[in-house]
Amino acid sequence: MVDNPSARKLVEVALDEFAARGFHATTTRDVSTKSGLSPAAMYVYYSSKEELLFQIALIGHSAARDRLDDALANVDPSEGSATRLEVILREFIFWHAEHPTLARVCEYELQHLSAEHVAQIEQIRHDIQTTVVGEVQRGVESGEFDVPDVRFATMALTALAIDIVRWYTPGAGITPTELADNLAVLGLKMVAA
Amino acid sequence: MVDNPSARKLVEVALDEFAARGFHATTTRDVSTKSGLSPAAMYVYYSSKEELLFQIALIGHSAARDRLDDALANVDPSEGSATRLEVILREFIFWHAEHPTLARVCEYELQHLSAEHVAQIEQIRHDIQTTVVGEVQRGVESGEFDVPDVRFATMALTALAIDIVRWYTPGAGITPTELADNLAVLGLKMVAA
DNA sequence: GTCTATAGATGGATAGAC
DNA sequence: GTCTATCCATCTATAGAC
Repeated sequence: MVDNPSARKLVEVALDEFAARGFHATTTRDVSTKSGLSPAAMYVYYSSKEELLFQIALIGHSAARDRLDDALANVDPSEGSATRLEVILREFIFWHAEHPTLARVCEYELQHLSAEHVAQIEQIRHDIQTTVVGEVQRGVESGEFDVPDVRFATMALTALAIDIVRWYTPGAGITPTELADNLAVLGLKMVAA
Repeated sequence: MVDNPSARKLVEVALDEFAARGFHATTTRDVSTKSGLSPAAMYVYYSSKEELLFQIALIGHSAARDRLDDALANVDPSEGSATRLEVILREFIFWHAEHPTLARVCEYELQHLSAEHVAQIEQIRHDIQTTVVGEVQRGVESGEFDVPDVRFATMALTALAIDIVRWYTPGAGITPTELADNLAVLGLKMVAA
């Protein structure tokens, strides 16, 4: 992910701070100090605070996209849409619950990126959405699903996962796996024929 | 809501700014200037920026709670749980879509409140949650609904509404009414027996 | 109740030594 | 590559005149 130890530590600390306090409420001094470095050291690895946020957003979105793609690649293509969508939902929900700070920054702090950086992140988000939309569409065509609008249903499905990051922490009395299993079932009922 | 014209204008401007940029990225100078006042005038009506946020959170949460209660009071108690829950869901979703800036601040900016103010807001949120949980519970008891866990299902239902504020603006190609109607249907399918 | 002026503190980023 | 020192802008909040 990030090979240099200092650069990596800075990202890890910034991730925790951004998730806990928000981008604007986090100071570069705090990130550097909590990383065991001087306030100036951050600028050796990242040109600005915004660049640090961008790297985090890039790491998070790439990881989420790759996990979805990998999960789908490991499902027998002859499986029905319900199975394939369940795999996607579980993976998507699980990712948000397993990496709550990273997911939180990815879902809530993008407004603080520059226009150029936002565009790059939006491209990855578009890819992810296309993947989910494709599976819902397939299920509608096969008759397994019944929804009035595929994109609208996809929005509702992803909302189930995304809203997790507003409140979930690993010590919330339910494991990421349980959360993913139970929520995926509800999501499937939502689109079922 | 707020009777004094200047106090009201300050709240309105602050609401827009907090929703667009976040609490910490919004400056009191900006709020005052955009309200047609000097930077100092804000402190005549609000003791701090945090107090301004608290008043907004109070207005929003009280309004949401009252709308839910009113809507339920106008439903024939002999109606089935599906109808009653549909009314709640539509109202809750509609409120988030109709007041996207207010809802956004209420859902995403509470972390910037003082511990004391958070506690007051959490009380109202608790009341709202109790209302929704109650209707889901009734539907489970009557056999109209079938969910493994009432609180978990309630979390999923409210997530559908809350995640709207992350992306929705009135010019997004769908009206609040349409959004509420279509999303409430999906929510009902999620808990249906 | 609104203003101008400013205190007092903090934060992003840079300069230059080692 | 990391440091100390610091510039300079910005921000919350207050003082005191009108």
